[in-house]
Amino acid sequence: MISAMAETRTLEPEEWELWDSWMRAQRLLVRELERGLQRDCGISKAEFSVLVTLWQAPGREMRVGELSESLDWAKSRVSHQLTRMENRGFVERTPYGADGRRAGIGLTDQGRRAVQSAILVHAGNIRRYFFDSLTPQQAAEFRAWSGQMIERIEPRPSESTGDDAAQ
Amino acid sequence: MISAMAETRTLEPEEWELWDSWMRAQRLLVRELERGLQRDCGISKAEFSVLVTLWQAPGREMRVGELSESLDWAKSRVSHQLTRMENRGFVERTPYGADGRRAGIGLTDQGRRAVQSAILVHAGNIRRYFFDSLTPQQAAEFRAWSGQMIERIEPRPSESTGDDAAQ
DNA sequence: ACAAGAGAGTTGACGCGACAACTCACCTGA
DNA sequence: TCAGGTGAGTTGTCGCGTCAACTCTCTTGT
Repeated sequence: MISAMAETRTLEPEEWELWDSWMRAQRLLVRELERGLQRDCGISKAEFSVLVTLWQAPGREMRVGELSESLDWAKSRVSHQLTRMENRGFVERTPYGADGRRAGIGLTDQGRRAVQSAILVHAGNIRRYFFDSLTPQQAAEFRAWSGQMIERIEPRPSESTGDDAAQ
Repeated sequence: MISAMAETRTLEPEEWELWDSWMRAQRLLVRELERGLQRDCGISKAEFSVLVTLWQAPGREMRVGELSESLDWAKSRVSHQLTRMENRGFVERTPYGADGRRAGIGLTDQGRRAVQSAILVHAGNIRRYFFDSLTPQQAAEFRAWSGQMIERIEPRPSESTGDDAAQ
């Protein structure tokens, strides 16, 4: 038992330092984008993701399950989010399909208005904070790393959904 | 007014795609590490951060303000976290300084035990998920990018605190 | 000495996110 | 026909995180 420990060697100081900077930079970037969205558009990152996904859907309407699939969020998370957004007047639950229950979800006028301005603002912020200071070198390495990581943790047979780009 | 729009050009498709993969990879990595901590050690990322910071403190004791400073968390966040951790028995509020109120915060035996195993487990997971698949090329680009981003968003006169590496 | 203020911490409310338990409509099958 | 299962959604609970408001102690000014 004592000899079976080889696998957990603690990190070297320069590894800790890289990990630290990396996580901090990431958090700062995400925080800044979230604040921009909140400040300029009055919506949260989660709200933005839902709005964009619905916006891109044909007919601006989806079923909860499609939304869940498209965002890669658990259904309960989607449901809670929709409840909050319904209360804020961004989306509305609608009857869907001919059968009794199945609820669809659609954008309200307010939701439509919000998402249109938010997309421009958010895209601008992503460009300013992320792409403007990214060298082609870094972009290439990031792309490769992201692919590796996604494949490693969540091996998918097909390609990415694309919608979660919202975040 | 119409002509003042030049700044918000939306992103190119390949930019969206990179942004998407990047964010997804990031989320998956963080989620996996958090789950590992929860599964193997029964503690959350936030709890880990607090435990490690207290552990590294001389005398395993700090004041709330020091903790807040060291973690770069708002004081209210620290306070809420300490309340939860006190309920779980990991830390205890102690009188601090000779004056009336000032509360110090210290590790309990359970907290001490938890942090020791958690550090090993977490370091191992970071190595497995992050460093093992990181090329020296990527490490260099990541280091550079992190520095740029931190400097850009949170320009600090001095160096990093180091403690938040916990996350 | 006493009112005003500044620092340190706490509290409350609320949104986000994960997990587990539940409901409801629809199959399916003996 | 009706018991049981299944898939889609919802709800409850709780931890995390932010913002604003509050308390308490110590300091400062007159």
